[in-house]
Amino acid sequence: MTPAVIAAATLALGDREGPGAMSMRRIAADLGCDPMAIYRHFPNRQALLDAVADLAVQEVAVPAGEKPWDERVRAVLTDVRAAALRHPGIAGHIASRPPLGSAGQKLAAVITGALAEAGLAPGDVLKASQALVAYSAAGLRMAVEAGAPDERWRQVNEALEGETPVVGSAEQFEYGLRLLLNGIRLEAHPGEASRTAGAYSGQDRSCS
Amino acid sequence: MTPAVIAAATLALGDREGPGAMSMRRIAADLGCDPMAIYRHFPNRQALLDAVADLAVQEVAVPAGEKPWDERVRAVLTDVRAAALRHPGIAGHIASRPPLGSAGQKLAAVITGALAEAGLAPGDVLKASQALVAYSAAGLRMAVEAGAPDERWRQVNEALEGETPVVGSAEQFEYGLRLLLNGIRLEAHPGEASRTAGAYSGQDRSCS
DNA sequence: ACCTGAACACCGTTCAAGT
DNA sequence: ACCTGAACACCGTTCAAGT
Repeated sequence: MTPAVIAAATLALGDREGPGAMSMRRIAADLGCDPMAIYRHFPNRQALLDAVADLAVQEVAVPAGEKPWDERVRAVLTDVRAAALRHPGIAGHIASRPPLGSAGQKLAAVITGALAEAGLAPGDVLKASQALVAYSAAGLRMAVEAGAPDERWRQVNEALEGETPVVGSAEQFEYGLRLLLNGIRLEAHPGEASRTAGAYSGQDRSCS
Repeated sequence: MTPAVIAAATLALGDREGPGAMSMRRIAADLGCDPMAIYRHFPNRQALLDAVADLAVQEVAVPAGEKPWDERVRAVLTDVRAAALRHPGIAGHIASRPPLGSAGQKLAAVITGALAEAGLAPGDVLKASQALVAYSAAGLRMAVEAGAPDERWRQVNEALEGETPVVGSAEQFEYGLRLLLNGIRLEAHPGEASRTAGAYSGQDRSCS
């Protein structure tokens, strides 16, 4: 019984039984121990879930440094999203607070490094990176909740148009990400028209 | 005892005692009734909180149609954020799910109308508006949680720089919002350099 | 000193019993 | 038919009692 063993078992339990199984009592039952035994390795439930989240985030590969800065940012954020969605038990927690364990910090450094390389003013790098992280967290949250699709959003979509663009979809997520990256490009090099806009997005939308 | 009375009392209770007071039992005690009495007016706790959220959002004024589209979007989103932060009991719920009661739908229509006016392709209007709403929700969540400041973020800030830009701050929020609006501008009129970038942001950051 | 599990102070919601 | 409150099936965490 080490923190790593507990975290790994909790991740697996969440994969099998979903977020409803992530209670101290259910986790302890799964481990075959008393709920209080967990408190000997983690100060509280939140700390345990942080460790589990970092475990999921460890699956994300650090993109190669030769790639262009925007592709690196896009890769990290879409990969974190995909990794979180592979682990339904912990996805909601990842969406709620940015995972800043060792794996999370490594990825955060990739983003700030890429933004500095993009030509953003030093004082803006952290603000832009937090904007990207915030947007990604919200996009993930929408995807998580789309599992139980929201009646109210359906009504709004219906009121506006027939063809629903699916609220928490990957396409929706990447669209907003491109808006942010375009905005960052403009911030870094005002006046220059963005020649690469959309170059790395999955779909070509120039003829919609 | 009508739904409106219950929602108003719950909003006031949350203003006074914070999110911890927003349980069916505490709300009922505040109203001087049995917890079950509330279920006669709302199907469940979530529906009640949705009504309370809409009450808070009703405080946001619909911006004048003569204003430029980006200023209208900026006004709505910063005003919703401010309204939510004036009501600590319900702010977390507003951050978790976009309020789509009658007041929320009215504001959502302002945003989609503004984006259509901006020149965005019809198919992109809803995607961009969802990106804006998602970002705003995440920014609000960070502000709410910044009330109990996050030790982990403090470490990251410290590791990167000395001068902490405050995670959930209004300045941070507006910066990300400008990135998104700039991205939308570029999406609507590719090739045109954005001459109005930052024109409506609170601070002039051209000489940092 | 270490570990356990009973207990505390809560939840949202159901449902049977009262009026 | 309407309303109440006891009860159900949970929570995270504390803490006293055991080993």
